[in-house]
Amino acid sequence: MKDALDILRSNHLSNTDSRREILQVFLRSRAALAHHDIEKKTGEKFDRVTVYRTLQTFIDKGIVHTIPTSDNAVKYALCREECSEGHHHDNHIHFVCDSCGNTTCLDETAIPQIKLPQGYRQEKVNVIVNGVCKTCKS
Amino acid sequence: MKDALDILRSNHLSNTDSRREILQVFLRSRAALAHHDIEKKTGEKFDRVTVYRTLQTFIDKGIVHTIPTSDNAVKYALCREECSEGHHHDNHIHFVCDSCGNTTCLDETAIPQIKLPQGYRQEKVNVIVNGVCKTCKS
DNA sequence: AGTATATTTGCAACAAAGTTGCATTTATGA
DNA sequence: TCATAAATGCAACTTTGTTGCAAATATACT
Repeated sequence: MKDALDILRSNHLSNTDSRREILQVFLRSRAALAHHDIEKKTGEKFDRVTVYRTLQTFIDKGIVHTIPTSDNAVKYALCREECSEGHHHDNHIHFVCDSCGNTTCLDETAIPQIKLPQGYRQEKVNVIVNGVCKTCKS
Repeated sequence: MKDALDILRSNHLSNTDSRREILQVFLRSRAALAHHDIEKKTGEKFDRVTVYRTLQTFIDKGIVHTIPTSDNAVKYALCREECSEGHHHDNHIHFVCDSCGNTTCLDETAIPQIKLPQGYRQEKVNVIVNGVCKTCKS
């Protein structure tokens, strides 16, 4: 498993406190995180603006990806697969547990083929499943 | 095609200016609408609070459904199928055109079966496809 | 039609989320 | 160690969403 420093280095990003600690928060968390969660989990040590900018940098570099949720709260998660600058391969489904509220990437579960009507070009597919997760169900 | 009044009546909602005109905006628009769009398309005639409350009422009644998008801007669209109070059947995929920015419901395109890992219970599935729409491509 | 009543609206005030410009600080490479 | 480019923090602001309450309005009833 890569650590925060590896990730920063391989993406040609300078090693700053905020980047390192925010990455560590992601590495430690199984669930996707909202901006708010990140602020809290870093002990509100960093300015809100810094967190926004750091997240944007990570997205640009393909280190994290965003997950749309129906309650208008975008969450962020580490890209596990091969993502590169400008191009995300977050080709897995996202699961939102209505019981514990956690959003997780189900990396193992592939996105099924979607057959669009004639004339549409498909670029990217997001699948969000709501339900009850393994932990809450048992 | 039902008109605004029919919809209000069959959902036991009183016929007020805001409800009628907001419904008309939906009926006239092929694309899904953000809160902001609705304010604009009604000529900023109604208070922001009224628009929020009206949309919430429509969601509760199953008249509109929300569509999550990756840029943190929830959009609203009329439910074309059989939706009822508390239960939405928005079992179709949503298409976001990266060229014109429009979000549309592809009512004809069903959501494929998703096979979740053992232990997960599936309640609701949202599929959002990004790409280029028919109009923009041609 | 006129009126009572419950519902709906608009306002004000607020809270939360996100953005921008700029001065200061920090990381990095020479 | 130092110069420089990059990143951060602050302040001020915009946008988005919420709540309580008084005024306005839709509906049902006489």
